[in-house]
Amino acid sequence: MKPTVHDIARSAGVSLATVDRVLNGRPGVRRVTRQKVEGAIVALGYVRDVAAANLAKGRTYGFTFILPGNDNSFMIGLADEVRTAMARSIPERTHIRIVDVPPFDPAALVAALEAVLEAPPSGVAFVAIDSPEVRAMTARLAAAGIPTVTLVSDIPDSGRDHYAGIDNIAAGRTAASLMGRFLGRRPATVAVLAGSMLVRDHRERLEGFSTVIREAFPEIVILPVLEGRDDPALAEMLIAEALRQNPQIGGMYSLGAGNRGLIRALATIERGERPLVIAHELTTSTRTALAGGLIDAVLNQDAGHEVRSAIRVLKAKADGLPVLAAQERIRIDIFLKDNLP
Amino acid sequence: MKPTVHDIARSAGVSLATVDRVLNGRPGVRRVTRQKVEGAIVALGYVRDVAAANLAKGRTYGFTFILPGNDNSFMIGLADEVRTAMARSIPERTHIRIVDVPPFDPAALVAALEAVLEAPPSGVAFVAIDSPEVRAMTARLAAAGIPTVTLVSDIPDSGRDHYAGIDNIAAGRTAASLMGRFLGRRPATVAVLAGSMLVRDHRERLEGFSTVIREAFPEIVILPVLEGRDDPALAEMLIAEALRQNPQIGGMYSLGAGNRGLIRALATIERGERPLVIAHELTTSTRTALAGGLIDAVLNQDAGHEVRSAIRVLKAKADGLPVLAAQERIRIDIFLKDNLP
DNA sequence: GAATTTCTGATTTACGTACCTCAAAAACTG
DNA sequence: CAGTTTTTGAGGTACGTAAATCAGAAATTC
Repeated sequence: MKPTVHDIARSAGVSLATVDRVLNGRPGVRRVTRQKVEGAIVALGYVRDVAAANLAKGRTYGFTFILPGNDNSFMIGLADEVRTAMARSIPERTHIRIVDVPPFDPAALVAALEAVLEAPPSGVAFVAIDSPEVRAMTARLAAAGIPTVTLVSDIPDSGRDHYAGIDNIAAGRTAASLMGRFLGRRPATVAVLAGSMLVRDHRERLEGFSTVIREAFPEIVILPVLEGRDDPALAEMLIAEALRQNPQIGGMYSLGAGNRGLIRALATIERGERPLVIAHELTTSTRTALAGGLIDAVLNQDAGHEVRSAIRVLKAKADGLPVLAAQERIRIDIFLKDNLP
Repeated sequence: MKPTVHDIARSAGVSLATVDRVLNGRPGVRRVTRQKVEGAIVALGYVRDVAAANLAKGRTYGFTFILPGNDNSFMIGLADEVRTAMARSIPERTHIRIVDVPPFDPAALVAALEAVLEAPPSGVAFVAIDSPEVRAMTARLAAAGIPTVTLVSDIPDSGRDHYAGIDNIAAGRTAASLMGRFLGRRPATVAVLAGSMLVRDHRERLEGFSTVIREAFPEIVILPVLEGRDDPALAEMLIAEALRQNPQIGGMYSLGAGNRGLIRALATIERGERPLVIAHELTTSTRTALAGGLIDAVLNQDAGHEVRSAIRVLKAKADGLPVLAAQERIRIDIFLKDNLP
């Protein structure tokens, strides 16, 4: 039978109250007694029944999600997933708050994180921007004991507890591999459309992509990166301009958002002349473009999984419980038109 | 505030005991009273606190996993994942039992399912074989009110509650698409290695593969299917023989298990002469072969996800709760050597 | 209308933990 | 050693639900 606090009390030869003091780090226990109790806990293999504890505490987990107020489908979808998770609040004992911040704005993100410290929640999830100020602020949250999870874009060495997102270097490498193999070893020119080099995920995708192209597909030439700031209108303009200057473009890698604009630009090209296109994030528009042959492959990260994973991890951290690494690894989905869900 | 049984009792003007009788389907409540209570439940939006209920009941979910005693890495890995889940039994209130059955043996599977009826558990998960007897037996389990989940291979129209596995038609289509595009529109001969046409997953993969090749890549010729029964030794022999008869084979699709044998056969071919190979399931051997260039792409289903999903679904069914479809969809992972985890 | 059966209410205990109070014991202080 | 402080024990209540008992009310039967 699963050991309970009563078993520990008996086994350690102390009262229930003392066990409770030790378990919940309350004062008023001599060192020796504390060690006796801890010994019994280890010996019996006691693990606190989180369900019962939460029931007794009437606990609810307060989580804050800080999301960039981007108008691209992916970020809108991400926010939707958070809202979907909010709908499950009651049975999951969570209370989620969404905070919107301007996109690609480190100062705004820092301010939002700082505001969190006023009334510390049980955990914070945010889409990181890779800047020293954000890193320092994240470290302050960690120092304050607030569990933190980065979503979609990471900021390593910041003290954040977990990153709920894909391996973006691998994503870039995969895109390059698909691009190279689909192009079939013919010399070609490839354009790259990014959102901003300010966010780590975009930088890493580019890095992975460039590396593999250079090493494995030297016949492919990469044009200077276009920065579309995840904005459909800007992306459309940049792509149209690039096509005008380099009509012979054989491939395109869109590693950020704003694909609606890219697709509009692609639609103007004649069927036989269209470049091979690999984009990120499965949205309504990329899905349609994939099914219609305008896009050849889409690399995707499942926003729903990321949100659910972030919540699971924040809960675990708040309870001091270990996380199931295998379960929380966010995978790079590769969609061709044949495996669209 | 979340409504409790007390609120319902007050709102319906009945006692706690009556609410309990209604909630737990106990006898001794007049129709009118029952309807009054049910009305209050709906009006207040009451949802039973499963954690508290399980605490009160001292409930543990007893689940039976029926797995084929195959000696291929995938099935061994699947069993390992179930054992890993067993390690989490205590906090998750589960009690999992594994039952081994001979592979590809409908009668044995039926017997194992029948045995389950003796001491009905809270749920059953099994790797289905597509035969009328298994279908009938599954229907009997459903009739007995035992939640059932098929793992890896499905058996539709059997009354099973859920299928924890990938869309195998889509998997086959995806394999064909990758094959066709990687081969670059050159006429080629392709060999297909399956395990057994007795299991639905293999049949469906072949179906998806053949369809796309026929429709989109008519320049590719598919050789008659080799049935390796998921046995490495047999697979090796069949592939070696096929290569002898058709030295010009340009591609291979291994849609079942037993890839250790396939890889051994491939290793005997000289570097420049090797066919393009797409295989299923990421195991130690396919991973090594992928990294080493013997295999070009691996389609994978995450056994860990399947097992965890099966458990979540069985729990939900046992509690009469809805399942989160998006969370339980098992995805087709596509691995190139660039995105190996 | 009395006897019987079927419902319903009131109350209690339990699950495993948290948190509180009060008294008693033990350990220190000077 | 008395006085003070710290540590410990014993006990209770609570969380939301399940499950049980028993008495009383209502409906049904004859």
